Amino acid sequence: MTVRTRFAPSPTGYLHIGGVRTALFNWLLAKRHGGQFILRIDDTDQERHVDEAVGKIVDGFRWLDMLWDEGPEVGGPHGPYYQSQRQHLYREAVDKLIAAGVVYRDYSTDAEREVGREAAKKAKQPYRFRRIEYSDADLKRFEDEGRPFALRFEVPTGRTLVLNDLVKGEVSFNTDEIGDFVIVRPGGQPLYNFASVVDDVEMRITHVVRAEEHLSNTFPQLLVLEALGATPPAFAHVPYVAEPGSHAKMSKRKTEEYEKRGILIFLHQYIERGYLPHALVNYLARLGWSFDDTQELFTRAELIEKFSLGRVNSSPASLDPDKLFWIEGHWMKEAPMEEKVAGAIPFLKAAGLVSDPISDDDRALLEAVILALGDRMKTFSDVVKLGRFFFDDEVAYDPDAVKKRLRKPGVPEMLRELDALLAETEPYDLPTLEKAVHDYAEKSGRKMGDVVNPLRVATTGQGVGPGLYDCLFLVGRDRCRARIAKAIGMLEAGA
RNA sequence: GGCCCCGUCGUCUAGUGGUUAGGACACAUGCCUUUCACGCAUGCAGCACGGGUUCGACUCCCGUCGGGGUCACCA
Repeated sequence: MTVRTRFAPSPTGYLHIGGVRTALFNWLLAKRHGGQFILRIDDTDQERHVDEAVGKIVDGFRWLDMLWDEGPEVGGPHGPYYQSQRQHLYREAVDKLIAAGVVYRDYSTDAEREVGREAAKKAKQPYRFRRIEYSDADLKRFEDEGRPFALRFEVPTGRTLVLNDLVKGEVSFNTDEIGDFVIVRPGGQPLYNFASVVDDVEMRITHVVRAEEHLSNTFPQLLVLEALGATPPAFAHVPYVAEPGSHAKMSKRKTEEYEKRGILIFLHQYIERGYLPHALVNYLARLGWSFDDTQELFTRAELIEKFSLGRVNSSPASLDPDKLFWIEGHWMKEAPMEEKVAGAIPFLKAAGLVSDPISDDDRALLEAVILALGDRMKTFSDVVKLGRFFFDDEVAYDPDAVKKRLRKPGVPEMLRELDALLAETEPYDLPTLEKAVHDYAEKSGRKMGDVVNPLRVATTGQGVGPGLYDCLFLVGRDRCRARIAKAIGMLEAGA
């Protein structure tokens, strides 16, 4: 039997990082066994902007390079892949359940149920709906007056249900704890616990891997599965993702607070910051899963080869931005030039530093800058953050660097001498520049650091960055000399 | 509140009765070095608590505490 997994987001907001991890586990499991990963849109609620939201979701998956074998835009033999378009299947399943005698018409009103809930609350007991017995006459009257009714599943009491969860292990649940639940609303809308089961069966899903908040929901679903006469899929409930440095669950309500603390919880935020797709995938795979006691870095192929649900932890894991960043740095180092160039261009364009489309000259400069930046480039956006001065003729001086390296006695005089040096360096290339600066330091009796650092700040505006000679060369003789002049002017005006 | 899940360094984790409790990120220090980054070396730091079971518990059992979920005509 081929393994079939699915990820079924509701098209409401953006993709949450925890959801991405759940999807990744599903994807890895399917790929590990040469099976299929299915994307299904749980839109029973019929939100307004479904198309737009689905577009963002599929873009996200494409960015992650987690392609789905069946689902929106690609179709498949078990479509449609939108719950809102599968009404006929739910109708069929409802008929089956009616024939099996496990569902009934519930004519209760909001007010009636509210009374029950209040009573339960007062008695400090959990509220559980049980079938209200009506006389035949009442039933006939309700029917005649067309009173709306919901379809409820009649839960058999006194049974113990056992689930062998692939992550949590054996979990038992008594059906006395489950109230009769609605499977279809009066308006005909099927509800999650029912629709999702019907879809999983029809789509031949073999492994349901989802967030642990669904663990309790699994038991009513098991009842539906049984009544449908279907073989239940295997279940695996993965723990939630907690906030950095704590075990508190991440909450959508705290989005603003996270924003302030610099915690990224939505996929699009990582895309916007210039993260490498595979770095995120590697990090998320290791969040709650491990292969052994040492390996942290995995290629995509290794992940697929080594993933297993048995090694998914049963306790929550908290997001660690520092570790993600470390993994990001590793994979960025490994990334081929071509990928770095392609990844950086959008950020340069957005900053207005290159034209759209990028010119051949700028592309060549970009490659040289990426080479010079080396492993200082951690994310694609770093090209702008650390290398702006290569592309922009204007230079902005970092006040701290100026204070530390330029506002020192004798610096303007030295900069004049260095300007003269650059003017006559011939040819203006790396080895010649390096020799010239070395000779200058020696002749003037200065330490290299006392020459190099002020010169770096004067020509780049920054105290940190690539090697000085790379900077001097790539910025070019004319721009270097203009910047030195500007720095001297600034120092003399400020002194 | 009932029921269910979970609890090893700050964080991610290894560990299934006998280990100096291992690795990684972060942090600290040193080395390398023109800055930063990389790299290398060293260090700091953990079995939530209390009872059992056992010759012996991080590992098994019970309880407490803490975190989470669920108890919807949401997903």
